Amino acid sequence: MASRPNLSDIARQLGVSVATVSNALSGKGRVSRELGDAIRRKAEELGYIPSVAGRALSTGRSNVLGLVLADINQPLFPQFALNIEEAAGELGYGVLIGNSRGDPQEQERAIRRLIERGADGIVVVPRYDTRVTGHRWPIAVIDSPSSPDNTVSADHFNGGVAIGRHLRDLGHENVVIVGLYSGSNVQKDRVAGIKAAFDDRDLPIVWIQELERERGQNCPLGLVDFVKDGATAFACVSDLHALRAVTELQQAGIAVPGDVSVTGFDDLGWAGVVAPAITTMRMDMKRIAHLAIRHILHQLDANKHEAPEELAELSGGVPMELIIRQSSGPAPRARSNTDLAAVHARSE
Amino acid sequence: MASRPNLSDIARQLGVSVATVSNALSGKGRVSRELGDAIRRKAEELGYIPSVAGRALSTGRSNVLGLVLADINQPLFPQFALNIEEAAGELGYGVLIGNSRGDPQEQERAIRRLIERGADGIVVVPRYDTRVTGHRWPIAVIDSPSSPDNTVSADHFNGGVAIGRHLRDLGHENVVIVGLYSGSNVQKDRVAGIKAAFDDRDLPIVWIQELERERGQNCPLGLVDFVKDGATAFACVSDLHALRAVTELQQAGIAVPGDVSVTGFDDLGWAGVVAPAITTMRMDMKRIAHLAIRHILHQLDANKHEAPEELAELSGGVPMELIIRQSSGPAPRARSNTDLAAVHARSE
DNA sequence: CTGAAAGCGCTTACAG
DNA sequence: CTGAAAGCGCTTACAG
Repeated sequence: MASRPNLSDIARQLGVSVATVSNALSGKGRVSRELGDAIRRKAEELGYIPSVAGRALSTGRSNVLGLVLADINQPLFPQFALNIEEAAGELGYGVLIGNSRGDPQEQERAIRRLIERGADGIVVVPRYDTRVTGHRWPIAVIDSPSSPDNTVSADHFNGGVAIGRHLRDLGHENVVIVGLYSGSNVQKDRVAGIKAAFDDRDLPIVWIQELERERGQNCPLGLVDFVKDGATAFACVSDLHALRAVTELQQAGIAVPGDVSVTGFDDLGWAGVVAPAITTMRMDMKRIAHLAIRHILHQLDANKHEAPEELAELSGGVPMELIIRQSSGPAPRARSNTDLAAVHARSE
Repeated sequence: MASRPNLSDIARQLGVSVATVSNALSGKGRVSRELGDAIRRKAEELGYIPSVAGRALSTGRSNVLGLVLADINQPLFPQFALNIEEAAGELGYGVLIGNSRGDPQEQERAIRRLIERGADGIVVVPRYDTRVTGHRWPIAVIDSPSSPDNTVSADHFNGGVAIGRHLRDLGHENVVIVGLYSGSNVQKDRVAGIKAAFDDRDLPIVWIQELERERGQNCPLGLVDFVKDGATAFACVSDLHALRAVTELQQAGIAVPGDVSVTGFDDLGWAGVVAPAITTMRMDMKRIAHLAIRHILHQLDANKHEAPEELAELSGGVPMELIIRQSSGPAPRARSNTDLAAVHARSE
């Protein structure tokens, strides 16, 4: 009894059976009010903490969920981790982390490892263009509504529409889209949304990954050329690209948003802090995390946790929120030649 | 046997005892080569996976460690999480995440929750100016060598020295330090290091938190004024501040590094991608993570895991690495009045 | 309402 | 080298 007190300790001190103590503490089998109170009081007094191992062994449930994150380059990593942890915690679950290092095979291995470690279910934020399937285990996939295995996600398409409209309302017509990789469902949906806001016009797109394959890691994106050709806005599919765009333009002497507007996606931590602060779309992480967790719990025992009905309503994804900041402003009036000359001059 | 096979299944199929199977699989009690091989083969064949709950209950060890991260604003969150997870995984441990939401009380609660969840030990990356003490449980604290409860950390002081030297070597003498909060041990050490590189001269410091308390969240840092007064470099204590500085300066028409150099700390994900890419100091996360984990395992059973002797050698912290990129360059020759006038003009 | 008993899957002395 | 037995802490039918 020097170490953690257990059910037997409580039972012994009270002269009752372990079963009764267990029942009283769990509130399951019926126990008289007085005895129940006495037991609870004693448990409190002894600082009783149930042994997760004991419970796990007898129930077959660990009360732990696994979270598999794609990799360090997923800029929303902390947001996912924290929100999933919080949502799980509220429902009595702990969260074990796994990491796929951006490798599809590792992703599978990570899932398996977590299952072997006893996770009752897994939340996975998958790597682009990878499928999470064939595990006969409760899983929730957070990706894009258009992804085949998707469980919950933000409504990236309409997020794109919203940001596209925002730019259009500001008078921008010559918009360039900037994305990382066309194989990402999330990015595809965002891009499609942005285009939709422009009547599905065929806006030019810069795919960074392609560009870097040609010109090398972290190469300039060559955005200044687009500006010279009349572009007045860059709609980026992530704040990360927006940041890259803003700095590249600023470095070339092009004012944001004076000469050109830039928008991002995700409202990453620093998006509101840089100069100019970045206009972006934010997803409702808290809600997404809750839905994912509840979806798993429902698979775990359908009668205790009803299916999150919202999930059905949300087949298009959880709405995103437009955050307007300084990086987007009115389109400059149709540029005169002198304006363009000025841009040329400054960027030499 | 429809579900996961267990030791009994293996034992029964082979007509041996569970104890022997356990011994064979763990390699502890001695078992004849042939029997051992047969058992291992059968285990493999059945796809045997040990039950963590069963093992935990009988050994009193969960083989899980807890990781408490300060909050979402800790920009190294993903790095810590991934590296700790990896280091723990290599030694057979899983990692449960906890989150202190930047609140000292929550930090304590998070630690306790993880212990209650059965974590064998805890790694904590504490919030500024908070102590992690009084838990009679294996703990490793990753902070700054000068922190009272510190276990492992980067050598922030000498990191500061290195970056200070770098600037000085480039000819910068009018250097302004930019930090968030003087209460942070990490930041204090970095600042002290930078100053040391300048013979402990009393370099001006901008503490962002103070500034924001006066002027409001995300206010401009007013760096242009320093430039007008002759500053040629800003040594920032985090890449985050460096980014803020770079964009603020660029927005004001001040060229980085042409007019002014800017350096950061931590080599955050985007530091190499913005324009100009940010010169920074990187910590050896992998090594730090390993040391922290091994320190915990040593506390857990000293005879199985020897104390990481390196820990003693590293009382000053794990060396940091200087990453030179484009945001730092030679100090402009002593500025003429016309230069200053130009800066004035551009920043109006 | 209360309790005796079995069992979850493993490990660990201890005998043989 | 191998195995019978006890025990880790809890939960869950089942009796009483």
